[in-house]
Amino acid sequence: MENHSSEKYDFKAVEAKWQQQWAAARPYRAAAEPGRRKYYVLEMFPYPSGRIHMGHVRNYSIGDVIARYKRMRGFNVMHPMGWDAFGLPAENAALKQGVHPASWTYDNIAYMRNQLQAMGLSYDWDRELATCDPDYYRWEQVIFLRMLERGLAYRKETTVNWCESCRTVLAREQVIDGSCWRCDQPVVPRTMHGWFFKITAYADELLSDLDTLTGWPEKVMTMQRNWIGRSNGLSCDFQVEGLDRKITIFTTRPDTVFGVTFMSLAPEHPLIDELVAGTEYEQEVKSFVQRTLIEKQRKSYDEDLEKNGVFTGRYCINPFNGERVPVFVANFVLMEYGTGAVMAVPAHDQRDFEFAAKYTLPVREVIRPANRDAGGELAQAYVESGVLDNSGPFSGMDSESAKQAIIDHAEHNGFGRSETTYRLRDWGISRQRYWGAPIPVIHCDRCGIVPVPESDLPVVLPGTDSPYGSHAPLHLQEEFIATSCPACGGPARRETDTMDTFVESSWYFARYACPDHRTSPLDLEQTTYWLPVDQYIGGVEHAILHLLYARFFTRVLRDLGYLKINEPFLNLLTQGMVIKDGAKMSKSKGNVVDPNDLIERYGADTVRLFSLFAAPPERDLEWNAQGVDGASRFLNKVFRLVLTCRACFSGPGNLPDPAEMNDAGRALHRKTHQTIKKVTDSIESNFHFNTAISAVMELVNLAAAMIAEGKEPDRPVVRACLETVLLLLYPMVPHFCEEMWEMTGHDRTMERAIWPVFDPDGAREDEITIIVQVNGKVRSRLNVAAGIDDAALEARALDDGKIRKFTAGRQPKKIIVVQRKLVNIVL
RNA sequence: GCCCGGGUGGCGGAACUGGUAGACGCAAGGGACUUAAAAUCCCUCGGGUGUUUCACCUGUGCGGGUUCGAUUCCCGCCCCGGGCACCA
Repeated sequence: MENHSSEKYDFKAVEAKWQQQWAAARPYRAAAEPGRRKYYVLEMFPYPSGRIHMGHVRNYSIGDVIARYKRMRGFNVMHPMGWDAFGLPAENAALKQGVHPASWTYDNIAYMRNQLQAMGLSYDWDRELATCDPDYYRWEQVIFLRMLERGLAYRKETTVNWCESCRTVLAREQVIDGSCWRCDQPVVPRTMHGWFFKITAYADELLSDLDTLTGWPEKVMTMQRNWIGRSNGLSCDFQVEGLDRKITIFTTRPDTVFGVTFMSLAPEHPLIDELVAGTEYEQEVKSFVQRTLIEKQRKSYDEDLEKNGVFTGRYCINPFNGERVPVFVANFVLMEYGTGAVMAVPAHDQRDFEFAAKYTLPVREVIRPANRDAGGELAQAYVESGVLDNSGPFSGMDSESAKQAIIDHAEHNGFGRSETTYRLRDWGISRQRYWGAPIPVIHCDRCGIVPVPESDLPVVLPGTDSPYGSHAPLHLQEEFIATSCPACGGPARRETDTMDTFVESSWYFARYACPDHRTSPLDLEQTTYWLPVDQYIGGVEHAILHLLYARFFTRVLRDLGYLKINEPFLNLLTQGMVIKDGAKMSKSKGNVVDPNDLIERYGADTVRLFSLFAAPPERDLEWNAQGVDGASRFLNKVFRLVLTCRACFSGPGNLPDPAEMNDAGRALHRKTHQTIKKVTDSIESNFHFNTAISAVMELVNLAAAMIAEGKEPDRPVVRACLETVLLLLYPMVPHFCEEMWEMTGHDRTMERAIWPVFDPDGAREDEITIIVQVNGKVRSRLNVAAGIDDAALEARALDDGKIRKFTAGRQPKKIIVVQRKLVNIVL
């Protein structure tokens, strides 16, 4: 065999060659084939910010391995790619660099598409879409109109989260610690009109169907559960004394209703004015409300506000015991949750307890810990459940049964009802910006809000046809605004809000199934074949926002008749961040690694290999420049091994029966099949490519060592071993494997190659190592025939010289034999 | 405060269902080849002790427990990361 120790694999020429071939032949185009198993693998599509970063490299490498692997397993794989192309950075770049958001975006897309192609990713580029394309967002406008018809889209005036620096409204989930999720500037409340999607109509389903998502990380489901925040309880009316008004409260603790000693209203509560109008309390209450509202705006999100309140001069009646309790306005009561009014039970709620202490209000205990009698004075609220006391007919019941009994009682008497509330609120989608999908409605003074007729869609963003077109926010573009009313023909004004960009990403995965469909948003035949996404891959930072919106949209599209599925993503893989020197890569920290430089220096295969090898996908990946050298070394090692063993590929290919193989051949054959099993299991169970790669490395190390030591395993075994290596590595380093495959005389490319088949007989060891313990400590090892029986094994262990030293003639109390593993002698 | 993750060599990480802790890779040290370098190959590599081709002790955040045997299971803590945070 020749010496190839100094030859190097020419990644540059090889990668260019195969990429050209893929671009010309488009082997990764997918077409629905009814009756054939499909597999839809999708990575979260990128925002075209300019260039790809290491997070993308990692995300797409993982997705590509899965796509190629599933193809080798015989699936009809769809693996599309596109662009989440609307958004504020385009507008900011436009202002800064004087280019139009559209041309900035499309330039970036062109550049980044090249970068992705240079990574050798097996996308079906025929399905590529960009959400800023009118051919995409026109269908979004259609969906919007359908939602409007069904009351799933509506307009209202509310207090919204306003980001002054982005000059737009944010949804609640887009406010992180009181700041904008995008620009990190503080968010302020502001009252204005806006469009909403009625996600709360699906709250129940979104919550309960989480249980069907067996392929999702528990962590993500917990986050969604908390975000939806369903609570069951009692909604109950308290009559206001001396006024024909009721205050409705919501509580999850109806069992404490006999402990109510006062009532708290949110400062925004609509009844306050009426309660105090014309009374001596009016002045004080109104100024309190005003001060509190201002304070609330100023308050930073992490600080705990001191509890404050003011008496309204009014009392209301607890319908359960007829007691009159004073009504307060309190700064800690939220208008946004429940009814904006809470019954205060200081003995069993810590906030009420603190409030009562401050204003010396009575505290009445009505819940006793199950195993304890009444104690002394409470130092803090007792919030656990227990046994009811001082609760009229309910005294003596335990909390759980009392809750139901009290709800029943309220329902029977007509002053209360069982109710479920949610923390989740409707999704505010209005953005007061330019670079987004226009909301397709018209405001007419006579007719009100009129939908744009479907035949007039798309409502196209103005100014995109020229690099000099205006990209001012739409409310500043008079030419766009002025129109006529589709209903009465009179002069009217277009809606100037654009949609939140999360709307586009809420349904793009479905559009990939039919990107050219021209008569409706989705082609039912195609979506029924391809959806749901079998494997979705992306960063955990989208655990709530994007993934919840997409689940909501899927249900809306289902109810509109466009889809037949409930859940969009069957399996979800949330990959960790790429970090360097212990911190997330960022320009400000100066620790960014540019994928371009790496691909230039090492080639795409090496970069892919290292990003898969350095950590399992769900964990953060510490970028290590020297580790990349290691990945490169490994590929070169395989390259040299293949060169050295080239002759094996020209001889006969049929494997002899293992009994006919020489010792080295049998050992290599065994290791080959053990590796097939290890790699297959690693991919199938949890996509742990790091252990898959290390298994292949072990096999390569063994083969190389055998060759170097002149052991000459049977040639067909060497050939099968190397072919296996190439097949196992192909999903991770496709250019390299294709080249080696061709070099070793295969006339068909690997695109249709079949994943190696594991042979348990071939993998079976005929001699195994058994450890021998004395009192649980390893004292010796035995090489024995794999089929040895327990008695013989025990005898061999006791007879072992090292073991005899420890037993020293003593009679063992007990001997434990574990098949194929160990013997433990207990003295 | 509450709810999830996670803590293993100098580093990234392995370890099936309770059964050899540290696979694989990186770094480091030593050596071979070479005029030299690169490339490549070989050896050592958790800590400690000793009579040092070998043997023993110790070791998976800390303290207990269950077990013949615990990185793995149970109880109680500590630290790190993430999410939520007056949600009645």
